[in-house]
Amino acid sequence: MKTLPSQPNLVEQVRESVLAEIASGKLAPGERVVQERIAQALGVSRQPVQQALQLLLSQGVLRDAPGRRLVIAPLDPDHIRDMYDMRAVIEGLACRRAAEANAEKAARQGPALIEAGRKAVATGQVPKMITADMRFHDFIHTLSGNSLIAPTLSPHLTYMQWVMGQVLLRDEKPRDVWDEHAIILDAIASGNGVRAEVLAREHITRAADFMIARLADGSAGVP
Amino acid sequence: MKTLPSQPNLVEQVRESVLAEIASGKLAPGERVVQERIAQALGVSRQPVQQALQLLLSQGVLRDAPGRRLVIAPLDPDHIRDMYDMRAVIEGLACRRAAEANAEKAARQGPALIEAGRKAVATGQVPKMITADMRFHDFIHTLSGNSLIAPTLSPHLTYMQWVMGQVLLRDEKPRDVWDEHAIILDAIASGNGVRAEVLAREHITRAADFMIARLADGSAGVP
DNA sequence: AAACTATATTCTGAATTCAGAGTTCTGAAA
DNA sequence: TTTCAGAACTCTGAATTCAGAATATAGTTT
Repeated sequence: MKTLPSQPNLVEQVRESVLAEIASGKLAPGERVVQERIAQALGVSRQPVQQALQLLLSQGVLRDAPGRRLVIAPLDPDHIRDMYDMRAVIEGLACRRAAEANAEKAARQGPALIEAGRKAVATGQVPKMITADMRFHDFIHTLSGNSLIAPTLSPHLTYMQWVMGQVLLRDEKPRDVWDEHAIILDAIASGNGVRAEVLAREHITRAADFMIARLADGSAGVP
Repeated sequence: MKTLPSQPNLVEQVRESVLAEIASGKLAPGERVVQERIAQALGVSRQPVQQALQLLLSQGVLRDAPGRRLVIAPLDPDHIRDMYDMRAVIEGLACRRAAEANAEKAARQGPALIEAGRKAVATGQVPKMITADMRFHDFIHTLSGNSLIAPTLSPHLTYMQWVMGQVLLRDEKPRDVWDEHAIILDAIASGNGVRAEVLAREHITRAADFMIARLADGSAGVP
């Protein structure tokens, strides 16, 4: 018998909603966030909203602004670069530990995810591609056995989904990342932690360059 | 003219207080945390307390317990190892970027911090040692230019201060880390990013081994 | 017309209140 | 004595209310 997961409280639901609004572009970077508005829009009191915003603030999705205001953190290229830098080393760690601790499991369950990813690309549907990508990386985070990786990355991943969405939406021929994923998985499955780490870092760095270049072309985000 | 820092709100003050209680050992790992108690002890309402606890929960300092309770997160060796793993790669990143972006500044301002650290060790006072250590690393985080490093690390640093405190308190001859710090600073100041990264990772890993070994001796924390 | 003061409005942080989940205590039945 | 039902209590999540900060607006003076 497992302890059944207590239904998410209001705070968590509000947090998700706000994040979704940001990801979908309804709330633009730099825009001001007002507790009352959100509370009314979601039909709850300001109390859970305030807590959710506090949380998002601590995770860097929101920023303090003059006059005790909160604004959506601007999505400038520097910030994106910082996020990817951070992610590169953390994913590297995850892959190394995964190779050291769960090589067999990776060999057993990994290929299915790769397959699913390739299928998603074939459909051409952006949300499916993003989901498949996230699922693959999440799988590795689990394999790593380090319980801090997922929560540390989670605020950044939210953002990255947005960035990926923006890029993929305007890109008729998305870069196929699944060859790289397959190679990384190989390294993990063969227990080669050092190699897996190097590959993962290169993979993320490449993705960052790609994203930033694409965003620079279209000049998305806010000046 | 600089924007003067708005005075910390109650939530932040409560968070600090609770953290201090944990660090000082007044609140032991595994112990239950009750909003009302804290609120009364600090002379505030439950509202800011609830927010502060929510924050600490998201940072891993508290854990959910059966029956919508919160408890101080147990400080098991696995968790400590995970934290230090994470920190090792992030500090590595910080040092690499610092070397690439701010070598001269490191050369100019770093030596003073090393000096201060050595003085702190000489006094034999644990809190001073911890502060000096934190200040050195914080300096590097700033030099790195990556604005995400400090916030990402901050929840872990809180914990580490506690761990360091526990270890140093019972250790009559604390390990002198300042030789290692000096070497790392050299690498940064000479602009050798790769070397700085490697050194930093080794430094943190060594610290982790030390801490875990010491804690195993004394069997601190909770079974 | 420009500038400065006073008032009104908006919004946030914090206190208080309310409703309900979960636990502990008590006593009766097996 | 053990076990179970139910009352009493404790604590949390969320709504509501209150007080004060910051900004915008109106009005007055020069």
